[in-house]
Amino acid sequence: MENATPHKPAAAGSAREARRARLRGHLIEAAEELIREGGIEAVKARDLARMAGCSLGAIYTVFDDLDQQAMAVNGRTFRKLGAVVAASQTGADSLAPTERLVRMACAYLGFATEHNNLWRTLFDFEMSTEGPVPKWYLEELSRLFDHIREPLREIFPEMSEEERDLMTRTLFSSVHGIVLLGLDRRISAVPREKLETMIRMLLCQIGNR
Amino acid sequence: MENATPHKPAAAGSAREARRARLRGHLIEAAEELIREGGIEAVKARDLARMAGCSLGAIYTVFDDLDQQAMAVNGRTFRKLGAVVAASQTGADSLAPTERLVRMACAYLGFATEHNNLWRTLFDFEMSTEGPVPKWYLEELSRLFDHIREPLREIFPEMSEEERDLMTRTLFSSVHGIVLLGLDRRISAVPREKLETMIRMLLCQIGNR
DNA sequence: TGTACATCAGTGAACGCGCGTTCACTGATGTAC
DNA sequence: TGTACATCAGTGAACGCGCGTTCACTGATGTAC
Repeated sequence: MENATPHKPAAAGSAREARRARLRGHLIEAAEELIREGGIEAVKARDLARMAGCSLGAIYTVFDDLDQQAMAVNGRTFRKLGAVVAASQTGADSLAPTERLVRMACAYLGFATEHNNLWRTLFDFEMSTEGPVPKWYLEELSRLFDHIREPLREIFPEMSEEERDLMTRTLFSSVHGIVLLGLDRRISAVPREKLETMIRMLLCQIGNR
Repeated sequence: MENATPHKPAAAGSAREARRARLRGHLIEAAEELIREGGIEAVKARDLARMAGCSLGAIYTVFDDLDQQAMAVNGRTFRKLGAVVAASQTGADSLAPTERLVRMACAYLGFATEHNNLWRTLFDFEMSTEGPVPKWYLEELSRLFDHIREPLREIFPEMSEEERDLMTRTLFSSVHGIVLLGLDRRISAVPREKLETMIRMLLCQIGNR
């Protein structure tokens, strides 16, 4: 409960605060590493403690439970993903809107390839845990959507806001699906450059009407 | 090992065979029910035994382990899904190829809606279990792809086989993504009819070039 | 058909493991005077 | 600055639960003669 607020309200004792924050950081770092290597299933309390250089019990002085900690990693991952997608648009103002969408989608593909387990956990997690999705999660998602909406405004100027909203979701979900199934070597075995071709196929059909 | 072959080779003792087959059937039925209600995570040996009316140990006279049993359920699910998608095409010969794709996709959406957990397990599973995906799984998947390929032949007559193959995967993955994220109330909350609109948006853009 | 024996499906108590979480305790850090 | 006391971060052994799988045993089914 106290853990829900990132910092204790205590006025004095900032050394304690700092230690606490450092421990928290180490634990999130450790959790990220474990998820990166083996997915959410690989996050075990004893490994976290060992990697963060603390005892088993110390984890519970910083987080209420392991789920909360995994959620903290998801927060980081989402911010990184957002940054990568945003970066794909720098200096792209002069490009055709379709091309901007392609860059965005390829950035998404790149992120999912490079941080596969972290990226999967972003979507795995909200299925496994009960209760509502945290606000920041939905906000981060709609920030991703915002990037897509803009080029769509150029491609479909006649659409209503609501229609464009649906189109945004449609494109995001489509690209997500292509990346999700495409990166699964067990059922797809489509090489990376073919995936880019697939993304292009999809988005160019949309753009060149 | 012996369990891998569906029937024992024994010439005589067909009553034993029959009992065995019946037990197997009951167990698969039970597993399907459990997955339907609570997803793959809800499949517990003790529940299976209770529901199938046998003892705990009996399970292991029919299946090597619970994973093998879940895989058997996936086999059934895949066949049902295939049938539903195929059924969406009966009497659709006269329709435009785009419209045929839409029907197929809506049939897919319908199946995923109605049998949500069974459908999710189809794709969850191959991530959780080690080892290669069984042949029949990939065959069933490519049978689904075959349905898509045909309308595409009409829409893109100039494409090479390989390109059309990629386009097939692209469309399947896209629709899969729309359904996957769309049916997740936690992050999407898009009502059913909006999902159909999204599918139409996607496929009509593809068709009306 | 009947008897003796062999085979095998089916039983369920018990094993064993993994693992999240707790809690009585300790030692360090801060506060009061 | 120094002493006495209070607070709290951090410890790790132990708890407790869930659950897949095994195995010595039993009773039913089939076979041989």
